[in-house]
Amino acid sequence: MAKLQPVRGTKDIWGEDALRFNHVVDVFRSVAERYSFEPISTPIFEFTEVFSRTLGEASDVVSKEMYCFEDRGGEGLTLRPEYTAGIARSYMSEGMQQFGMKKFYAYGPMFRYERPQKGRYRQFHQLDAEILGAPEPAADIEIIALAHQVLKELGMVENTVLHLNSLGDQESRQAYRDALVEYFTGHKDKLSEDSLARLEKNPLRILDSKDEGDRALLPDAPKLSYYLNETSQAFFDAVKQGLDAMDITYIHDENLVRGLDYYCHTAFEFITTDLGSQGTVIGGGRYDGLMEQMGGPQTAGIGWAGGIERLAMLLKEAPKPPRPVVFVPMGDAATNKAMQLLNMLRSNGVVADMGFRGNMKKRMKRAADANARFVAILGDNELLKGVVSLKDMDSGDQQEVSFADLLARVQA
RNA sequence: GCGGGUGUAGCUCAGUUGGUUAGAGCGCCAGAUUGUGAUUCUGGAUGUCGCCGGUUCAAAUCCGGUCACUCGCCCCA
Repeated sequence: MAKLQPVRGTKDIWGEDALRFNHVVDVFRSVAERYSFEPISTPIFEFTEVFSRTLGEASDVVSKEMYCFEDRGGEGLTLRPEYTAGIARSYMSEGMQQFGMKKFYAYGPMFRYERPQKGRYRQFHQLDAEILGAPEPAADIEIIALAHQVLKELGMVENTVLHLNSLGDQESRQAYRDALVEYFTGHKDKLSEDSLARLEKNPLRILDSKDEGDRALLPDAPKLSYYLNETSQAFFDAVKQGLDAMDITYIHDENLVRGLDYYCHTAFEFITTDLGSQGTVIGGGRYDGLMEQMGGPQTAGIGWAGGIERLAMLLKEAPKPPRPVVFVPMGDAATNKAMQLLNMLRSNGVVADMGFRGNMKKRMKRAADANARFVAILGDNELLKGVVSLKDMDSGDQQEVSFADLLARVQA
């Protein structure tokens, strides 16, 4: 262990970061529940095959970013690098086919061995939403609408742009892939080193290369939309019409492709320019072939994941913690009475607190630092009269309030 | 995995061509003010100058390595 440092790419979340983090999760839960998504939580580790079979052996995530380990029983396990595969596995393990469609929301930590950067960590956290067992474009529309609403309630739709594309079904995608490989193979000499590797592994990715030489080849490259067969085109049209009807704006980004093998048809990302090269804040798409690849029956699915740390950073300001009523007791008898009153207020839903040490001046200062709404001063004088001296910290006014009236007074 | 930048007190940072006890502001603690959060004043604490090694009479300063963060690439949320 090197010093008292957190492991590379991990971080402690506390103070303002924690308030931001919780706010993102709270908003997400609230919106997801209104959309009638139900909660799910799956294990943080799975058998390695759950990820390796579905994400694609050649994908970067599987080939070099997973935290794999063998447990004491010799099982090959992996810390989840994403949520979808685990939820899909759960759908089949639990026999949820009997319910037909399921709408789930979840959140939690993910693990990827990558080079850390701002907005990119080795342990990071995602919001996740999935609709399983629904092949209809209405599911695509709903899942995107959910993401849009979350961003809206977080106050950041203005800072993000929805990029939308269709990868088509298996047939369309294969036809396009072949055309693309043929085109780029004819221009091998002009391709960047990275893109030469992509040509073998994942030719679609050449489309979003940032290399200038690569980009120069794009205008004449075959267009994905041209290769969509009739069903794929009709599906995509239905999705676009649904979004239009909901006034959700998007740009059709023909170069948007996704790195994981299981995607088909709809692919989308909400992108911001405020986070440098980690601009994707929510990304997702349809994965009708995933559960089959895992060894289950053919089952449609669509979902997205959002990076909680990234969303938290985009939050314009940190949410404020609630303002407490703070007790300042003088002496042991007063302290005991104060604890009783504290308990009474807290039981009635009032945020209340009491410092443990210091003279009155110190306690007043701490109360002010804690952004107290009221300070309840309780000394021998007050104790005899059955009152607290309640100080309004905004106006500075102070008056005696009987123990019986305290609750009503601070709730007003 | 590749290329660039940075690392000095809790925080933001200064630190001259290497030179002797390493500084400021903010914050923190104590007191002026033994029942009151501002301001002011007075006093105080805190650094293995990221870490290890090298050069030198002498290193926060120069060199090498290493760790962490950061920007771009890759990839992705």
